Amino acid sequence: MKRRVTLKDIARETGVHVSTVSRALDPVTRKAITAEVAEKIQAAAERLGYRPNRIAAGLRTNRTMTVGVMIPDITNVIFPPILRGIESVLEPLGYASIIVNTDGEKERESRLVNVLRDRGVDGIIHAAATRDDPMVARAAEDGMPIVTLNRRVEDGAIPFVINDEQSGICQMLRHLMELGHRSIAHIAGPQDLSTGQLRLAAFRDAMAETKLACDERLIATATHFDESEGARCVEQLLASGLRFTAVLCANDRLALGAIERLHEKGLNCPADVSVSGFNDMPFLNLIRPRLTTIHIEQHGAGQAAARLLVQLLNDAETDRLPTETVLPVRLVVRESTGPAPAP
Amino acid sequence: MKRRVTLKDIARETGVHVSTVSRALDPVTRKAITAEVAEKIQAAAERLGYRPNRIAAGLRTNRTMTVGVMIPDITNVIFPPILRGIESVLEPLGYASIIVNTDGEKERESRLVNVLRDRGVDGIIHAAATRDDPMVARAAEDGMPIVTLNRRVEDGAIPFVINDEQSGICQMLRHLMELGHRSIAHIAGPQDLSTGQLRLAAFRDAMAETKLACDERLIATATHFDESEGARCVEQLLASGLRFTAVLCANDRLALGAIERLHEKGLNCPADVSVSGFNDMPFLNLIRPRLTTIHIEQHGAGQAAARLLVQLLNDAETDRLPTETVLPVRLVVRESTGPAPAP
DNA sequence: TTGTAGGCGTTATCAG
DNA sequence: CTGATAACGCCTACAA
Repeated sequence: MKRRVTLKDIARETGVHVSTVSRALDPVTRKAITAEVAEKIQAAAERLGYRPNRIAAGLRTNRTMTVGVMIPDITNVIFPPILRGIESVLEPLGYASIIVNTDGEKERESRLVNVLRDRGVDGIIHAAATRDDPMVARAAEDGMPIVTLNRRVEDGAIPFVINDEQSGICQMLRHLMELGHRSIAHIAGPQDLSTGQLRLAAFRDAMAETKLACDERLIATATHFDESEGARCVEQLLASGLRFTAVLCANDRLALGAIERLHEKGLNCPADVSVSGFNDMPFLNLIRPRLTTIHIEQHGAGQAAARLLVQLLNDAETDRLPTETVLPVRLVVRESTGPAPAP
Repeated sequence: MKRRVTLKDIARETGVHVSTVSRALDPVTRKAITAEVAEKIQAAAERLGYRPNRIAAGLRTNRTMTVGVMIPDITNVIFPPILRGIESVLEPLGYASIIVNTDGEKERESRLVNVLRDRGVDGIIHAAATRDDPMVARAAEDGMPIVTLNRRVEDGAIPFVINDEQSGICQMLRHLMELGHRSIAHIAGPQDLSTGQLRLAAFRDAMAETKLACDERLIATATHFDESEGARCVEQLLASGLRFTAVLCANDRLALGAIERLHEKGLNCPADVSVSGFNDMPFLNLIRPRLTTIHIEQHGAGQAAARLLVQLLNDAETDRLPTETVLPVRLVVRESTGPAPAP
């Protein structure tokens, strides 16, 4: 293992003191150094192949230029674009990120928060927050800059970036009604996640506004945002014996699972039942029937969260910062929704 | 920002010297300490909420317990499972990983290698290696432990983990022949990537063995492993005017693109043309027609690479280590391949 | 403008 | 078994 070139090496090489070298190599302190000397030092640094040791600098300055990113599960296709969004703003600024998967397990989540703290991350982007998490709240209280993404934790004033769930649900409901649907079921997401909760609340509100009776029995609540729960919930709705011509699902995976199960039961989508999703995850255009859904800015959400965190990291006065950012959403009509069948 | 508890705080609290505290808290050096004292120290550590500062430790020991993971693009669904595989072995061992996306750009790749070196990663898992990369080779020469995954770099003795490309291509070709296909085209991957190259070579070899004439004009080479190149290549094959009843593609995305374009041209898959992929990426079972492909152990490959790297990190004698690991693959027959149509 | 010195939190090496 | 001391590489008052 070849030894790394350090400031000391350059100092020896150029005959000046380490501190001078340090200054010459830092663009902001360089101006306090004779141009000539500075150039000589830079040349030597280049020649020797000097690379600053961020670990040492981090120990000294208490800034590692590293941020932690917590997500439920990287194999969930919704997250990679978000990560690229985060990276796109953080990387140019010299930050690296440590990504951890919580698998939606609270215990794991708490443990990982500590892992990140131990590693001295400058801040955390938390895209896997449950509505209440003591460790996260504690970390925030201890002064760790934290931003949540897609989710929000209830107590505490942790800034967050979310999508306009309300508007999304509204747009979708309007779309279904324009197609003539009047009996509309909802497959709600897990209620311990803010998205699940917000979308359900939005559904109830929107239904109320339409003056359609919102039959509570036409709401099935999933325990996870996945296909099997979508299947289970639609089956539960079917079992209720109540008639419905459309199912508005709290996310795409629930919708996919629902469509599959409907198909197994001999019900065609969208001819017999229209089904809609939420998120517009990648690959949806390859899957038949192509799912009507609400598009959210995945990459943009990552960027927004990262920018917010960077502000938190730099500004001493964390007071006057947008504590909540709501990103716009957009209805994407594809093939899984169609005219309501005649009664 | 609440100040962190350090060894010094515990020392003050318990009235012993920092070095004693350090020893008492390290499971391996603890045995050299009076049980009584050790317990007192541990209790104090617990009470004060001590968390070791890995940065400081890293500076001292030259081990950051961090590894770099380089991939082309996290939004490519093939990579998340690999990352989970890596994490599954690294995390329990106390390692964290810094993931970077090269986007297949050589310049970016080189830069990122340096980013990782600057951060003092203990080693690198490189799943985005081009067949030759000077920076990677140089890092390896400088003593940075590196393992490549899915790809291999040509010169240098960098250990690698790959899939059994040869066997996969063979199995697929046999499958197609059993279905009666005799005119089989190949959409090859980029030749600057080892997978592209190995799979093309395997195709040629396998064709030679079957004693079927391997018409070079029935081989189209993609510049990228993506859908649009699959579409372009199949169109090129069509344009040649040569008859073919099956297209063996170097990966799933090329196959998906090819099927789509065939469909646009009025050719049905598999009725008119059979198409096969390679990789068995996630979601394939949701996409119609369900693609026949070669399954590779994505999660397992990540694990294998991580284990290999850990060995490199621990064993002084890096000599007697498996320099190449070849993972088994498996034919998965679904719907995109069928009997050859009558001539 | 440049050098000096001290310290960030740990761990390794000596003594005692 | 425990304490003292130095060092890892860098940054930053403060002094010159």
